[in-house]
Amino acid sequence: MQHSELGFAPSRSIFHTPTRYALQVLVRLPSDGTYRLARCLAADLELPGPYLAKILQILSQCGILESHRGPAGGFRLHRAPEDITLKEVVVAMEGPEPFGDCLLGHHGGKDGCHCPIRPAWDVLQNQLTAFMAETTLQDLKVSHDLSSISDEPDRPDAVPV
Amino acid sequence: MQHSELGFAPSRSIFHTPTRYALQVLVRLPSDGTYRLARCLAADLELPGPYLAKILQILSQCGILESHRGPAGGFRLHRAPEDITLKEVVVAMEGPEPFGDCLLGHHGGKDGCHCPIRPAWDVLQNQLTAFMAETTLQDLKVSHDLSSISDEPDRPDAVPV
DNA sequence: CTATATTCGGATGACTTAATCCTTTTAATG
DNA sequence: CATTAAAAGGATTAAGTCATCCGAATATAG
Repeated sequence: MQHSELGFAPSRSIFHTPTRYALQVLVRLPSDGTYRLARCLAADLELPGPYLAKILQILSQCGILESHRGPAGGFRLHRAPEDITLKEVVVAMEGPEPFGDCLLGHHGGKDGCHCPIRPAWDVLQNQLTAFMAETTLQDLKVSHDLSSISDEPDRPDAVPV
Repeated sequence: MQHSELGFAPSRSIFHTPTRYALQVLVRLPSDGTYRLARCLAADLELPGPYLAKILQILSQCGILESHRGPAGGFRLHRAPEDITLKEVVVAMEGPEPFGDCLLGHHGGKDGCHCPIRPAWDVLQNQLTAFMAETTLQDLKVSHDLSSISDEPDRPDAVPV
């Protein structure tokens, strides 16, 4: 099975970049109640700093994270990891229809689309959604015993001479 | 479940635009052996003409379509609709890993990624792939008795006055 | 109350994907 | 053989997503 390029790079995930970043952070965020700096989170996971900051803001507005300004501020989980589902995170980042309403891109809502792939796609979509709804951050953490990100308060970017 | 915007519009499908356009055309292309003009295909489905032309070229190079130049030329299916699978089309347009190798975007191939969602995602991914591999263009046509695109040779864009 | 450290929010820039335009090549027809 | 009609292919533009920058707001500490 050959494939021909049209101009876009191979997609790394069915989710958009902000969603992937969000999940990467949430899965490794410790649940000990301490606030973590956006800057340090980004550094530890090697993600673009200012961009991740914006994503953390969104997660705060959606009630998934809790933010605190000023010195000793930062971000932490707003609820226990077992109370935050994968689905909730994805919906927060991608919107209410994370997989689009139609595989072929037809619009017109649930009813308006007469596309032939629709019935089969709905089945698969429901399986995806169900999986995401029953999987929590805690599940993800435990399943592979993820190491939480480091505890160091801050490294002042060690400017040499 | 609230969701916050970050700058991108709600995705209409998990596939890229060219893939959706390709499927839309293929599903409605008649299998009577006649060549159809890129221009007319685009007009009938209300898709951007020159862009669709490029996509048709790719499908030709992959052996899904057959093209013929000059007058009375155009595009037609290279094989019977029951011999062209959904998977083949998607792979042709999206590359060998249509869903990305990892939900969180980790790279490192099948083994290098220790992401906690991996096992469950692999299961779902296999279901998606299996569905696409066993679904042919013919299945899609029959399931909803799609009307093939019109037979008119060409309309010269009827410039009034 | 001042200084400092952080999130917040808007404006801007860079890069990727979508789409167009124009020239060349190929084939059919008179 | 000239004309015409179509796909093929490259260069260019437009739109969308990703990412950065900077000023404002807010909270802590001295």
